[in-house]
Amino acid sequence: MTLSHPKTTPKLSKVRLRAWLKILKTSNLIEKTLRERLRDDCATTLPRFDVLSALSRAQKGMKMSQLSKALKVSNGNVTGIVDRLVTDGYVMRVAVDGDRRAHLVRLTRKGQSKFTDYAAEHERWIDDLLGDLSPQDAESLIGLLSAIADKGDDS
Amino acid sequence: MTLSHPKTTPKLSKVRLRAWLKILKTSNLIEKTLRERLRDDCATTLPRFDVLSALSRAQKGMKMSQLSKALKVSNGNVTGIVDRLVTDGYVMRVAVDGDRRAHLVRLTRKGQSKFTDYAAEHERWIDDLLGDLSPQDAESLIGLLSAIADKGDDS
DNA sequence: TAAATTTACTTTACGTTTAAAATATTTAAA
DNA sequence: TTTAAATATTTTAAACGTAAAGTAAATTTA
Repeated sequence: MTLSHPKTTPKLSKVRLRAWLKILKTSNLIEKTLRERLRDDCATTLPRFDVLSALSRAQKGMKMSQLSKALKVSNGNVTGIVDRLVTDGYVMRVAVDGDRRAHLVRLTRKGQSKFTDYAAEHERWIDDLLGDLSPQDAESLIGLLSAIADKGDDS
Repeated sequence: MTLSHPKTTPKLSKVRLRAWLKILKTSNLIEKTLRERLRDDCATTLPRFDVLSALSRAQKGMKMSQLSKALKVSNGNVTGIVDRLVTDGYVMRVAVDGDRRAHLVRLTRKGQSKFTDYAAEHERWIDDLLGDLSPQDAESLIGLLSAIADKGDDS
């Protein structure tokens, strides 16, 4: 833990750049691991998991635009992901009465069941990946990261 | 500080999950901002920037496989990005004597000049985005993130 | 030397992502 | 009511991204 003296710090902005690169690296490492495990253990992908996850919290289903906003991806992107999930029988599109433009996307029973399995695994993986972080460390980390970006909505 | 006992730990894994989501969110926010600014201010993309950045540190050029390893992306992916950079006149492929399979990818004068501009902007953006983080905070953050992933190579 | 293997790279197939254009429907305005 | 505008979504084009197959050249091995 003995770090170099502040004196030797090359430049003030350099340490921030290093911090950013570390954030990126860590995030990519975890994300990559999750993608691999989803692929190998669950035969699915992260975007699909994210869609199922959002839908699992919405019993009545979600409109495409809601999904798009919740996942912070474009409308067209959601279209493709949902299309494939429909093909695989994990979700269904249900007509909305009173508005023939929109559809509600909802988990099928199969999708619900699958996601339950996935989610349990997912939580284990995270716990595994962040296992070296004490709860206090985790809180500190969250605090520091909050200093960077506080424009978000969900926790 | 007083947390629930290790025995009943509904919360224990939750705080790690929250930490992960925060890392992801922060990383995505910064990355998204960088992509936007590269697009709007520099008419380029992050992958292209990353390739130029790697090449700027290698006067003699880099082989495709070296680029692939340095950027942690697939070989085929590098092929496409370099193809486009060649088309735009930012980089060139130079034959390697003694090995007709390989090529060295090198910045053109135009590419070098462009990247110099980009890099200066990039550093300003990072400093802007992480400006709320004191050097000490940045060091703490790096330390905490190191607890998660320590299999990396660069600092 | 000839065959097998390894290395360097490209190509292909497919999924994900965005921005922008297109389509259809609903709502508001004239 | 007809027109204009807003809304919800899909489609399209282009850039990434991977994995896997293909090609060509270099190296090893028999």
